[in-house]
Amino acid sequence: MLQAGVSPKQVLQATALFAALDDAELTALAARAGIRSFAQGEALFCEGEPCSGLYIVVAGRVRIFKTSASGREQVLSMEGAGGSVAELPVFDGGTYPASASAVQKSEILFISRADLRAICLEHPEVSLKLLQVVGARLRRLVGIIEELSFTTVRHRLISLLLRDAKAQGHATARGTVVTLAGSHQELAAQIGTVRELVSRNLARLQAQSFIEMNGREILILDQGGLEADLAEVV
Amino acid sequence: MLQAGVSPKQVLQATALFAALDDAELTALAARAGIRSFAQGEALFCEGEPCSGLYIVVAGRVRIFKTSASGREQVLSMEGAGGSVAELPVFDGGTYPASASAVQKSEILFISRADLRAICLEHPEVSLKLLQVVGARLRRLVGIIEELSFTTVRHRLISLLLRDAKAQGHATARGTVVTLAGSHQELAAQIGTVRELVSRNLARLQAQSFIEMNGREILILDQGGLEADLAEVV
DNA sequence: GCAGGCCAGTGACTTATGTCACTGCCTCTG
DNA sequence: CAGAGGCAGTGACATAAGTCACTGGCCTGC
Repeated sequence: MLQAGVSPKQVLQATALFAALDDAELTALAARAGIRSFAQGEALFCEGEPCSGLYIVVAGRVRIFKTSASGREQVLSMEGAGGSVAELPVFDGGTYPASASAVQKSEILFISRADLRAICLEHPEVSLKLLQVVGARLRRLVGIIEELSFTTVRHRLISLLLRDAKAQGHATARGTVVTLAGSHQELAAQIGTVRELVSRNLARLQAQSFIEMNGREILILDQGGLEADLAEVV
Repeated sequence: MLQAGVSPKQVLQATALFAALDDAELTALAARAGIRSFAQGEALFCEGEPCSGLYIVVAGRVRIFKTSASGREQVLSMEGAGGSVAELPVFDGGTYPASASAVQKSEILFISRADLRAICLEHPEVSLKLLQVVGARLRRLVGIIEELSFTTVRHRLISLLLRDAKAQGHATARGTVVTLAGSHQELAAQIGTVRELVSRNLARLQAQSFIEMNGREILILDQGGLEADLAEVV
């Protein structure tokens, strides 16, 4: 994992995108990349702005999201250290299709469009890496579409819990414990619904003895039961 | 527009992806590309299969879609002549994230993963083009997510009508006439809902004098009214 | 300590969405 | 020409989703 305090060059090297570059190239790239700190909640960019370059998360956490006319938000992606943001709009010259903001205080590296294009032309492997990273993003978006189109809020909430449990939960005698990443409001944005439904569905899962809540700590009592619930064909 | 009967090389040249290649390169690529005809409804590939290469639509029409456990479908993209399918999974080595099938009888060119990678390494501009094409696809997916997450079936249906009207409708004295691309079932898959709701919502739009239906021909009487309907904040 | 903010929980609704069942209309085919 | 099959239209529901309004807890900063 990347640590705050390392040099931009080290950061670049630890990134899937630029790991293939040799030392001199990394140095050259790092020299042209700017690093900036963003406060919690601060916007990196907003939907509709012309796209100026690629962002790489050095430390912290960034979320990419859409906002509706009525103010609801839908999260498209969360990027932690080593993740990149806006790899794509850089290449089609259009505007950002969504907004991005720092969830926590974050250190972000910035590479301008022109620099990135130059690197891609000089080092074709970088393009291939980029396509690979973008492939993963595309898969995630397709997954979101699938969930929104075919499943219920309950289903999406369970998916999120199980995913989080796998990613950052730790096992205890009674089951896996997960700490919710944010407020119910934030969870709602991640699964495409509203605060109230998150609250109600969590309460229902607890009533059904699938989970046990204690503030933002969630104890998963019956992981098998939750998985079975997902498999049910509605 | 591309026509059936042209040579693979001409097809490749007319594609955004490979327009940058010179004559010799196109010839080499065309030699290695296979062309195949697909019957109406025939599958190009199915979700979950290992990804073997890139498809380019020479003639006809291909749709990319997800299928739910209960059999519902959600269309992710429709590609006509000159469009490419599966540009991305080619690069991350994974399986196809969705299925693709021919809507009409279609001629499809196929380029293997290995060939495509080789071309990208030799001609970095191809990678950039590819990234650009993929950028457009990403934008479309984000648009679908936005619509699914924030809007109603009615809204999505109106959007689709207006989009179709702009793309292929022709003006008459009373308004623009659009011919529906497929059955209500098909429309439903494109906007992420079921047949019945398409039917009901169309009937309602007609009752409100926004449109007039005559079989699969739809006459848009009040385009401004429809646009205003979209703008309403629910 | 207290006021103000942010967050969570919930009851009471309204509405959108999806399901089931059945009808009628084409068109194609044997 | 009859029968089959695909498509569209609709009534009757069941239920998921979202909205509004209000409550109470907890933390924070004055």
